[in-house]
Amino acid sequence: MPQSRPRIIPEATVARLAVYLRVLAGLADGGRSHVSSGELASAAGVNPAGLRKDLSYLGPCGVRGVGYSVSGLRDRLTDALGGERSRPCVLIGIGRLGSALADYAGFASRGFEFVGLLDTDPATVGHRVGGLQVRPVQELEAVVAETHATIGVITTPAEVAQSVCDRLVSVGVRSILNFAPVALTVPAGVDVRKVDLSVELQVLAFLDQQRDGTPPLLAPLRPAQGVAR
Amino acid sequence: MPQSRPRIIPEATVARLAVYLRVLAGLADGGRSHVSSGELASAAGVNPAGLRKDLSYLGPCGVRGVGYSVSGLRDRLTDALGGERSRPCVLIGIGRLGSALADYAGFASRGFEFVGLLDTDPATVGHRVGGLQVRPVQELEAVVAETHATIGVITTPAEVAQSVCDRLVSVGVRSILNFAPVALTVPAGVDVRKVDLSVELQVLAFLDQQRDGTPPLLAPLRPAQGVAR
DNA sequence: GCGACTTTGTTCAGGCGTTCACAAGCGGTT
DNA sequence: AACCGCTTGTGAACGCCTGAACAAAGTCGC
Repeated sequence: MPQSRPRIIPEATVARLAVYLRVLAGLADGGRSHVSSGELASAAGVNPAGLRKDLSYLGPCGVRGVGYSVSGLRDRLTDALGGERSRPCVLIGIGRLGSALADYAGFASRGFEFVGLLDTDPATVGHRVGGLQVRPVQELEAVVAETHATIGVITTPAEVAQSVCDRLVSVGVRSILNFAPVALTVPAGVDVRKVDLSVELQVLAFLDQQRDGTPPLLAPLRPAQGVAR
Repeated sequence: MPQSRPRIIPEATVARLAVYLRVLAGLADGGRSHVSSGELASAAGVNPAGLRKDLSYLGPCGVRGVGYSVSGLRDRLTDALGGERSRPCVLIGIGRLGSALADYAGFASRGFEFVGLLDTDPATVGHRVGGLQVRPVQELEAVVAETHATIGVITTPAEVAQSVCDRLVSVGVRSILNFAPVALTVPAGVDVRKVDLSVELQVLAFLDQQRDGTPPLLAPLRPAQGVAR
């Protein structure tokens, strides 16, 4: 029964596959030829059984009693995640964060290349950032058309993020990474991932407060304490 | 029955509460006094029923038939997420990303203040970034002690992230936001949140490929195709 | 003052993701 | 050639979160 891969891969698994791939790259550099699921899982910070389940979505790719071939697994993961072909990206909003992303080495090494940087501020337009010249945002459609960019990264202020998003979608960009603190509305068939930095900090603050504050709540020493009202 | 709040709030809910809080701030600036769950949910990009469930963890805070008081709900959310008190943070690794975070306005407006910037590079140490002078990473323990920082943000290269993390934990920091592409190991009682930018892009790339590639996979036209082997 | 409409708060079912535990399979050894 | 230990792959249970339907409750209009 040669059913190739009828299963669908959960998005949470996909995210972890990317992590495994990075760990494998490190192991390959270290000259390792084989890894066990336990070692790989510990390096990636996940449960070994979960890791095996994640990998099983790609079909059997290990050898029982031995483990996984580092190079073999790396190739298979690379393939599953979209191959090695370079993915052209456009970045809109060249502020501090945008500039940092524009020449973040971690992207280029994984096949993501910025082919267009756009901003509204005349003081920013024309500057070189990460080997690329910033162009006025009016040229967004032209840049996407001439570079065939497939991914758009939005690091604009929140107020203009939706309009930038709409323009990206209108010229065929179907993958958007949004750093602006707003919920973008997109038609079906377009994927948006949101990274919200202050939310991350706020969750940490909550957990911190909970650590200090919930012991009294979970195990109230004095029920009749001054919890007025 | 004056049971205060026996329930525990799921982490996913906490993250959304932070989003609601930001939306409410915008509504308050716009002069709105009341909102319905539907409107708030649409602005936050979530389901109305889910929003009401999220808010119900804080106890009843709306008025049936009317909606939620913007200022009242904002105060209650602010309180639930840790109050308005300023949270001192230290940032280790003042590269491009670190610099961008150091003077990201979105943090300060939510009560997160960087009180220490640290780096190893002598060329970076001493520079002013976001109104603060970068200090050598050797002084990490001293900086945490004198500023009483409770949150550590790591934007170093992956290789040194774990050692920086260990040092933060050793001086009492129990909340860590990690941008380095490694899984940090911490003792129980310490919370780590990880932001992995290239994973986000890789997930987008996968979804993009899946959109184009899976139709043949999900609905195989020819089961007996050349799936040799 | 009463009724009807609106909106919240809650309860219920469904799906998804994670975890544990076991059987299958391969290499090395005797 | 057969056995033993090790590791993968998978099946099932558990728990969490999400999405929808219903009841309570308050307000506005008459």
